[in-house]
Amino acid sequence: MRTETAEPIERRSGVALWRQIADQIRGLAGSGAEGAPGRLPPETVLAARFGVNRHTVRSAIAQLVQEGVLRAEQGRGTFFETQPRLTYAIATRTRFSAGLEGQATERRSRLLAHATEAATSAVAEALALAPGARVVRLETLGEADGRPVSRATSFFDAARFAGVAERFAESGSITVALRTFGVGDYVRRSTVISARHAGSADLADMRLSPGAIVLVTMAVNDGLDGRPVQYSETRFAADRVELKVEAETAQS
Amino acid sequence: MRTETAEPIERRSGVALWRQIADQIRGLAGSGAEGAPGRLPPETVLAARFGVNRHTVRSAIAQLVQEGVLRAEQGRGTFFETQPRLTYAIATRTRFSAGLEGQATERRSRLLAHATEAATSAVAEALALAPGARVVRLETLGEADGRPVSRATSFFDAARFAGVAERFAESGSITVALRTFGVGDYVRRSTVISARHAGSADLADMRLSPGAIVLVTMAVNDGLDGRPVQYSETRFAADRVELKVEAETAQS
DNA sequence: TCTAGTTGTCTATTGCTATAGACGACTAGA
DNA sequence: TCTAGTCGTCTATAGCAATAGACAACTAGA
Repeated sequence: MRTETAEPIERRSGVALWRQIADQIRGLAGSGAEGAPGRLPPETVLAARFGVNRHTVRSAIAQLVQEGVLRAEQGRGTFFETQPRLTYAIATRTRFSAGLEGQATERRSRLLAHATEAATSAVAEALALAPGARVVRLETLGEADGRPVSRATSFFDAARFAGVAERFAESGSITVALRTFGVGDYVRRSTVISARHAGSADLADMRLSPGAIVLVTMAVNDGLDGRPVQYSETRFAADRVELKVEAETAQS
Repeated sequence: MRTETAEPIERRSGVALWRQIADQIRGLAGSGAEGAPGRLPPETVLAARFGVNRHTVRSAIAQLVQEGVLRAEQGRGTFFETQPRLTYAIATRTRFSAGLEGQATERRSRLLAHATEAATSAVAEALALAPGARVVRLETLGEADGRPVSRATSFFDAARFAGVAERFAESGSITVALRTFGVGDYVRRSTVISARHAGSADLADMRLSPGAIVLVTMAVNDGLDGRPVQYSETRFAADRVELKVEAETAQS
């Protein structure tokens, strides 16, 4: 691996040195594309490279071992547990599960919670409903090969899609659940992408470490009649996922 | 403003409490959409809400004052310096400068550095060049209303676009510079989006504080003949910018 | 079997982080 | 003018973060 690309460490920045080092090493792990992603340089070498004490490097490694990113073996060295970053495709006609085709052997979406409640103004506007209309909210967790990668909050018009939560829970697929309501297909109208530190709930659900970054997509899906069907905010673990926006060759 | 949405603070996480609080308040500032974005609650109230000492809150506020996010007035209160988050559109036929139309009165792109060098394997592949072919690398800084918002590294085939750096420096526009090479128009073929902590160079160039998050887009632009023209990696300051992917109505 | 290289553990010390309490300085409204 | 509310400054203390040095435990190869 090429670890010569060590970023300088910021002192007195409010972020502990061991955490900055851990973040850098974790970034290397996810980026793939190294020559030999197997082995981390010895602790003494890393300490010299980062300009810190060996114990500080050890704190960083200890954190990453607990996260499952590294595996330390006494006398031999410290090694990456290879978990390459997934690429998630975002395109007009992309289904949720289709985004990971061929990259993960097992792709699952699990319902964590659901509720029927009054729409906030933002949600009502996105779904073109009257202010305060009732909507179904779905909290779901996306997993690839048993590893949590995304956490979504979705909203549906409660009048039109009563019971969508139960049907999603059965099938594990939004597409299948919507089909039972006569929505044969839907397209992604617009997606706004931002990034922030993960909140405490996402931290727990996706088993992230404090300070982790999430990519946030806010999307509206329209049915083929042009009416909005679903509004969702999805948080992706940024160290496990990247998003890909493809140019579309033509309107099919 | 609605500050009831206070995330719990993580202790012993390697991130100082004052920094976690600062990050949350900064996030509120950028999100816009508050009732009255003007005033921050009193320090004593914030301390109680976050469950920390008032001095810890003061450390967070001091940091944000230095960043220009807040302004503290003795006896009166602490106020947001309103700087709403920009929305940057990503679509097949979007020009760089067009993404911010109507949101910033002044939009500039500045050349920081340029070099002609051998292409790395990733760059050569993206531009469909022979391995080791020579490419022009442009380091540019994007500013909106004098505020740095993005930092890009772009690559062009050196054989085809010799002198592109100078022409970009004159015009401040990639589109104009490419037109002088007979590339009338170009389209975005694919964009991969990820997020990470800002590196030290980006930190300095965009005047970010340590630990800041950047949205990273890696894009390939094709000329109308289908040949790749430009490969670029752009880092956007995540607390100042969000990205928007629009569905395209038809192929024009 | 020996040795070099590597990770694991221990003790001690220094400085930043966070807490706690008190009081001063300033503003706005009664 | 007074008072409540708010930000600014000071002192003191406990705990984590980081440094420093030493040595034990383990692995792989000579």
